[in-house]
Amino acid sequence: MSLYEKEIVGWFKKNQRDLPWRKSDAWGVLVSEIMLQQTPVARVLPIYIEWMKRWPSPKDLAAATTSEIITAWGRLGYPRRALRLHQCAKVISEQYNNRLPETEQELRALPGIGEYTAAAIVAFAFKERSLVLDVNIRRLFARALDGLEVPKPSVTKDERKKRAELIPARNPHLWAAATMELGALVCTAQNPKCQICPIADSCKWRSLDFPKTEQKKRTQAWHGTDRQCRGVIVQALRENKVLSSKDVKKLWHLDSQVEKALSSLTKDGLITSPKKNYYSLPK
DNA sequence: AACACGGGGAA
DNA sequence: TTCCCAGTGTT
Repeated sequence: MSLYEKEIVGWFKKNQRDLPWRKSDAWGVLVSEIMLQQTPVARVLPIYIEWMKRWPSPKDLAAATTSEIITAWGRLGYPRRALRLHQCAKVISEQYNNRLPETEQELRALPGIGEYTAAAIVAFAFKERSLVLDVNIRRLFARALDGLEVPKPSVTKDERKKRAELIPARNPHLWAAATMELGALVCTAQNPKCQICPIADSCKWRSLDFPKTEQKKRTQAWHGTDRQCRGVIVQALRENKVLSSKDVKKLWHLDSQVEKALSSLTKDGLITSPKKNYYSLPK
Protein backbone atom coordinates (compact mmCIF):
# COMPACT_ATOMS: atom_id res chain seq x y z
CA MET A 1 0.00 0.00 0.00
CA SER A 2 1.42 3.28 -1.12
CA LEU A 3 1.93 5.94 1.48
CA TYR A 4 -1.24 8.04 1.71
CA GLU A 5 -3.06 6.11 -0.99
CA LYS A 6 -6.02 5.14 1.13
CA GLU A 7 -6.46 8.61 2.59
CA ILE A 8 -6.03 10.61 -0.60
CA VAL A 9 -7.88 8.35 -3.02
CA GLY A 10 -10.62 7.84 -0.45
CA TRP A 11 -10.97 11.57 -0.06
CA PHE A 12 -11.04 11.99 -3.84
CA LYS A 13 -13.83 9.49 -4.36
CA LYS A 14 -16.05 11.46 -2.04
CA ASN A 15 -15.02 15.00 -2.93
CA GLN A 16 -14.01 15.18 -6.57
CA ARG A 17 -15.57 17.81 -8.79
CA ASP A 18 -17.85 16.74 -11.60
CA LEU A 19 -15.86 17.98 -14.58
CA PRO A 20 -16.79 17.22 -18.19
CA TRP A 21 -13.34 16.03 -19.23
CA ARG A 22 -13.51 13.34 -16.57
CA LYS A 23 -16.16 11.56 -18.63
CA SER A 24 -14.95 12.41 -22.11
CA ASP A 25 -12.92 10.40 -24.58
CA ALA A 26 -9.14 10.72 -24.95
CA TRP A 27 -9.43 13.62 -27.37
CA GLY A 28 -11.55 15.51 -24.85
CA VAL A 29 -8.87 14.93 -22.24
CA LEU A 30 -6.21 16.34 -24.54
CA VAL A 31 -8.30 19.40 -25.39
CA SER A 32 -8.99 20.07 -21.73
CA GLU A 33 -5.33 19.70 -20.78
CA ILE A 34 -4.22 22.25 -23.36
CA MET A 35 -6.90 24.69 -22.23
CA LEU A 36 -6.01 24.15 -18.58
CA GLN A 37 -2.35 25.01 -19.12
CA GLN A 38 -2.22 28.27 -17.20
CA THR A 39 -5.97 28.87 -17.21
CA PRO A 40 -8.19 28.04 -14.20
CA VAL A 41 -10.98 25.46 -14.45
CA ALA A 42 -13.80 27.98 -14.02
CA ARG A 43 -12.79 29.89 -17.12
CA VAL A 44 -12.07 26.82 -19.23
CA LEU A 45 -15.42 25.14 -18.54
CA PRO A 46 -17.77 27.11 -20.86
CA ILE A 47 -15.26 27.28 -23.72
CA TYR A 48 -14.49 23.58 -23.43
CA ILE A 49 -18.18 22.60 -23.62
CA GLU A 50 -18.78 24.63 -26.77
CA TRP A 51 -15.49 23.54 -28.32
CA MET A 52 -16.19 19.83 -27.96
CA LYS A 53 -19.74 20.25 -29.23
CA ARG A 54 -18.42 21.99 -32.34
CA TRP A 55 -15.32 19.84 -32.93
CA PRO A 56 -15.88 16.43 -31.29
CA SER A 57 -12.86 14.70 -32.86
CA PRO A 58 -9.38 15.60 -34.14
CA LYS A 59 -10.62 15.36 -37.72
CA ASP A 60 -13.33 17.92 -37.05
CA LEU A 61 -10.91 20.41 -35.50
CA ALA A 62 -8.36 19.82 -38.25
CA ALA A 63 -10.97 20.93 -40.79
CA ALA A 64 -11.60 24.24 -39.04
CA THR A 65 -9.88 27.46 -40.07
CA THR A 66 -7.30 29.14 -37.87
CA SER A 67 -9.56 32.17 -37.67
CA GLU A 68 -12.43 30.08 -36.31
CA ILE A 69 -10.18 28.49 -33.74
CA ILE A 70 -8.64 31.69 -32.43
CA THR A 71 -12.09 33.23 -32.19
CA ALA A 72 -13.57 30.23 -30.37
CA TRP A 73 -10.61 30.26 -27.98
CA GLY A 74 -11.92 33.59 -26.72
CA ARG A 75 -10.14 35.07 -23.75
CA LEU A 76 -8.58 31.93 -22.33
CA GLY A 77 -5.21 33.54 -22.84
CA TYR A 78 -1.99 32.35 -24.48
CA PRO A 79 -3.69 31.87 -27.87
CA ARG A 80 -0.63 30.12 -29.26
CA ARG A 81 -2.04 27.13 -27.39
CA ALA A 82 -5.02 27.22 -29.75
CA LEU A 83 -2.71 27.03 -32.75
CA ARG A 84 -0.84 24.11 -31.26
CA LEU A 85 -4.09 22.32 -30.50
CA HIS A 86 -5.09 22.84 -34.14
CA GLN A 87 -1.74 21.43 -35.29
CA CYS A 88 -2.18 18.55 -32.89
CA ALA A 89 -5.56 17.75 -34.42
CA LYS A 90 -4.05 17.69 -37.89
CA VAL A 91 -1.25 15.33 -36.92
CA ILE A 92 -3.60 12.99 -35.06
CA SER A 93 -6.14 12.85 -37.86
CA GLU A 94 -3.57 12.49 -40.63
CA GLN A 95 -0.88 10.36 -39.04
CA TYR A 96 -2.70 8.47 -36.32
CA ASN A 97 -6.01 7.71 -38.02
CA ASN A 98 -7.89 10.17 -35.82
CA ARG A 99 -6.87 8.34 -32.61
CA LEU A 100 -4.49 9.57 -29.94
CA PRO A 101 -1.16 7.81 -29.55
CA GLU A 102 -0.92 6.17 -26.14
CA THR A 103 2.75 6.42 -25.24
CA GLU A 104 4.35 9.39 -23.52
CA GLN A 105 7.06 9.48 -26.15
CA GLU A 106 4.63 9.83 -29.03
CA LEU A 107 2.45 12.28 -27.13
CA ARG A 108 5.47 14.43 -26.29
CA ALA A 109 6.20 14.74 -29.99
CA LEU A 110 2.85 16.46 -30.62
CA PRO A 111 2.69 20.27 -30.74
CA GLY A 112 1.96 21.82 -27.36
CA ILE A 113 2.34 18.56 -25.43
CA GLY A 114 5.13 18.76 -22.89
CA GLU A 115 6.19 16.66 -19.93
CA TYR A 116 3.18 17.41 -17.78
CA THR A 117 0.50 17.09 -20.45
CA ALA A 118 1.85 13.83 -21.88
CA ALA A 119 1.85 12.28 -18.42
CA ALA A 120 -1.63 13.63 -17.70
CA ILE A 121 -3.06 12.15 -20.91
CA VAL A 122 -1.52 8.76 -20.18
CA ALA A 123 -3.09 8.81 -16.72
CA PHE A 124 -6.47 10.42 -17.38
CA ALA A 125 -7.23 9.23 -20.90
CA PHE A 126 -5.68 5.77 -20.80
CA LYS A 127 -5.63 5.03 -17.06
CA GLU A 128 -2.01 3.97 -17.27
CA ARG A 129 0.91 4.62 -14.97
CA SER A 130 2.73 7.93 -15.43
CA LEU A 131 4.42 10.57 -13.31
CA VAL A 132 2.06 13.53 -13.28
CA LEU A 133 3.68 16.57 -11.69
CA ASP A 134 1.69 19.77 -11.98
CA VAL A 135 1.85 22.78 -9.70
CA ASN A 136 -0.82 21.37 -7.36
CA ILE A 137 0.77 17.96 -6.90
CA ARG A 138 4.22 19.48 -6.49
CA ARG A 139 2.97 21.87 -3.81
CA LEU A 140 1.09 19.11 -1.97
CA PHE A 141 4.19 16.93 -1.62
CA ALA A 142 6.60 19.79 -1.02
CA ARG A 143 4.50 20.47 2.05
CA ALA A 144 3.50 17.00 3.20
CA LEU A 145 6.87 15.33 2.67
CA ASP A 146 9.51 18.06 2.55
CA GLY A 147 8.01 20.56 4.98
CA LEU A 148 8.29 23.36 2.44
CA GLU A 149 5.60 25.87 1.65
CA VAL A 150 6.35 25.85 -2.07
CA PRO A 151 8.20 23.46 -4.36
CA LYS A 152 11.36 24.34 -6.26
CA PRO A 153 10.89 26.57 -9.30
CA SER A 154 11.35 23.63 -11.64
CA VAL A 155 11.14 19.87 -11.26
CA THR A 156 14.38 18.20 -10.19
CA LYS A 157 15.65 14.71 -10.86
CA ASP A 158 15.36 13.88 -7.18
CA GLU A 159 11.78 15.11 -7.08
CA ARG A 160 10.83 12.87 -10.01
CA LYS A 161 12.40 9.88 -8.32
CA LYS A 162 10.72 10.45 -4.96
CA ARG A 163 7.29 11.16 -6.43
CA ALA A 164 7.46 8.18 -8.78
CA GLU A 165 7.99 5.93 -5.76
CA LEU A 166 4.64 7.04 -4.36
CA ILE A 167 2.56 5.94 -7.35
CA PRO A 168 0.56 2.84 -6.42
CA ALA A 169 0.67 -0.26 -8.61
CA ARG A 170 -3.10 -0.48 -8.71
CA ASN A 171 -5.17 2.34 -10.28
CA PRO A 172 -2.25 4.74 -10.79
CA HIS A 173 -4.57 7.13 -12.66
CA LEU A 174 -6.66 7.60 -9.53
CA TRP A 175 -3.53 8.57 -7.64
CA ALA A 176 -2.74 11.23 -10.24
CA ALA A 177 -6.27 12.62 -10.24
CA ALA A 178 -6.64 12.47 -6.47
CA THR A 179 -3.36 14.17 -5.62
CA MET A 180 -4.03 16.90 -8.16
CA GLU A 181 -7.52 17.47 -6.83
CA LEU A 182 -6.31 17.57 -3.24
CA GLY A 183 -3.68 20.13 -4.17
CA ALA A 184 -6.17 22.23 -6.11
CA LEU A 185 -9.01 22.19 -3.57
CA VAL A 186 -7.40 21.71 -0.15
CA CYS A 187 -3.64 22.23 -0.20
CA THR A 188 -4.05 25.55 -1.96
CA ALA A 189 -1.32 28.11 -2.50
CA GLN A 190 -2.99 30.53 -0.10
CA ASN A 191 -5.02 29.59 2.97
CA PRO A 192 -4.80 25.80 2.74
CA LYS A 193 -7.75 23.99 4.30
CA CYS A 194 -5.83 21.77 6.67
CA GLN A 195 -8.98 21.20 8.76
CA ILE A 196 -10.41 19.02 6.03
CA CYS A 197 -7.17 17.54 4.69
CA PRO A 198 -7.05 13.74 4.84
CA ILE A 199 -3.29 13.72 5.46
CA ALA A 200 -3.02 16.68 7.82
CA ASP A 201 -1.92 14.42 10.68
CA SER A 202 1.22 13.40 8.84
CA CYS A 203 1.98 16.65 7.03
CA LYS A 204 5.54 17.76 7.68
CA TRP A 205 4.89 21.40 6.84
CA ARG A 206 2.04 21.49 9.34
CA SER A 207 4.10 19.72 12.01
CA LEU A 208 6.74 22.45 11.60
CA ASP A 209 4.04 25.11 12.04
CA PHE A 210 3.96 26.24 8.41
CA PRO A 211 7.38 27.80 7.85
CA LYS A 212 7.39 30.40 5.09
CA THR A 213 9.58 29.91 2.05
CA GLU A 214 11.64 32.85 0.88
CA GLN A 215 10.16 33.77 -2.47
CA LYS A 216 12.29 36.08 -4.50
CA LYS A 217 9.68 36.43 -7.12
CA ARG A 218 9.10 39.60 -8.93
CA THR A 219 5.62 39.59 -10.23
CA GLN A 220 5.59 40.18 -13.90
CA ALA A 221 3.84 43.46 -14.56
CA TRP A 222 0.84 43.30 -16.81
CA HIS A 223 -0.27 46.80 -17.70
CA GLY A 224 1.69 48.12 -20.62
CA THR A 225 3.39 44.83 -21.41
CA ASP A 226 3.90 43.36 -24.85
CA ARG A 227 1.54 40.57 -23.86
CA GLN A 228 -1.25 43.00 -23.09
CA CYS A 229 -0.67 44.78 -26.38
CA ARG A 230 -0.81 41.52 -28.29
CA GLY A 231 -3.98 40.55 -26.45
CA VAL A 232 -5.70 43.79 -27.37
CA ILE A 233 -4.87 43.32 -31.06
CA VAL A 234 -5.98 39.68 -31.25
CA GLN A 235 -9.23 40.49 -29.45
CA ALA A 236 -9.93 43.34 -31.87
CA LEU A 237 -9.41 40.93 -34.76
CA ARG A 238 -11.87 38.49 -33.24
CA GLU A 239 -14.42 41.27 -33.36
CA ASN A 240 -13.43 42.73 -36.75
CA LYS A 241 -12.61 40.63 -39.78
CA VAL A 242 -10.04 43.11 -41.02
CA LEU A 243 -8.29 46.10 -39.46
CA SER A 244 -6.11 48.69 -41.13
CA SER A 245 -2.75 49.59 -39.70
CA LYS A 246 -4.29 52.88 -38.63
CA ASP A 247 -7.16 51.09 -36.84
CA VAL A 248 -4.73 48.88 -34.96
CA LYS A 249 -2.72 51.84 -33.75
CA LYS A 250 -5.83 53.41 -32.27
CA LEU A 251 -5.95 50.43 -29.90
CA TRP A 252 -2.73 51.29 -28.10
CA HIS A 253 -0.87 54.40 -27.00
CA LEU A 254 2.56 53.41 -28.23
CA ASP A 255 2.98 52.86 -31.98
CA SER A 256 6.37 51.24 -31.61
CA GLN A 257 4.93 48.59 -29.32
CA VAL A 258 2.12 47.92 -31.80
CA GLU A 259 4.68 47.40 -34.55
CA LYS A 260 6.53 44.96 -32.38
CA ALA A 261 3.33 43.11 -31.45
CA LEU A 262 2.16 42.87 -35.07
CA SER A 263 5.52 41.46 -35.99
CA SER A 264 5.55 38.85 -33.24
CA LEU A 265 1.90 37.88 -33.79
CA THR A 266 2.62 37.39 -37.48
CA LYS A 267 5.66 35.31 -36.69
CA ASP A 268 3.58 33.17 -34.34
CA GLY A 269 0.92 32.65 -37.03
CA LEU A 270 -1.77 34.28 -34.91
CA ILE A 271 -2.45 37.04 -37.43
CA THR A 272 -1.81 37.62 -41.11
CA SER A 273 -1.60 40.55 -43.47
CA PRO A 274 -3.91 39.93 -46.47
CA LYS A 275 -2.59 43.09 -48.09
CA LYS A 276 -0.20 45.84 -47.18
CA ASN A 277 -1.19 47.69 -44.00
CA TYR A 278 -4.17 45.42 -43.30
CA TYR A 279 -4.43 42.66 -40.74
CA SER A 280 -6.77 39.75 -40.03
CA LEU A 281 -6.86 36.37 -38.37
CA PRO A 282 -5.35 33.65 -40.60
CA LYS A 283 -7.66 31.53 -42.77
C1' DA B 1 18.25 28.14 -16.48
C1' DA B 2 15.80 32.15 -18.03
C1' DC B 3 12.40 34.18 -20.67
C1' DA B 4 8.10 35.02 -23.44
C1' DC B 5 3.59 34.04 -23.63
C1' DG B 6 -3.02 36.30 -21.68
C1' DG B 7 -6.37 37.15 -18.94
C1' DG B 8 -9.55 37.29 -15.18
C1' DG B 9 -10.83 36.68 -10.44
C1' DA B 10 -9.65 36.44 -5.56
C1' DA B 11 -7.17 38.18 -1.53
C1' DT C 1 -2.09 45.98 -5.85
C1' DT C 2 -0.50 41.45 -5.73
C1' DC C 3 -0.91 36.66 -6.51
C1' DC C 4 -2.52 32.69 -8.65
C1' DC C 5 -3.54 29.39 -12.34
C1' DA C 6 -4.05 20.92 -14.96
C1' DG C 7 2.96 24.53 -18.85
C1' DT C 8 5.42 24.70 -23.43
C1' DG C 9 8.90 26.16 -26.59
C1' DT C 10 12.82 28.94 -27.49
C1' DT C 11 17.21 30.81 -26.47
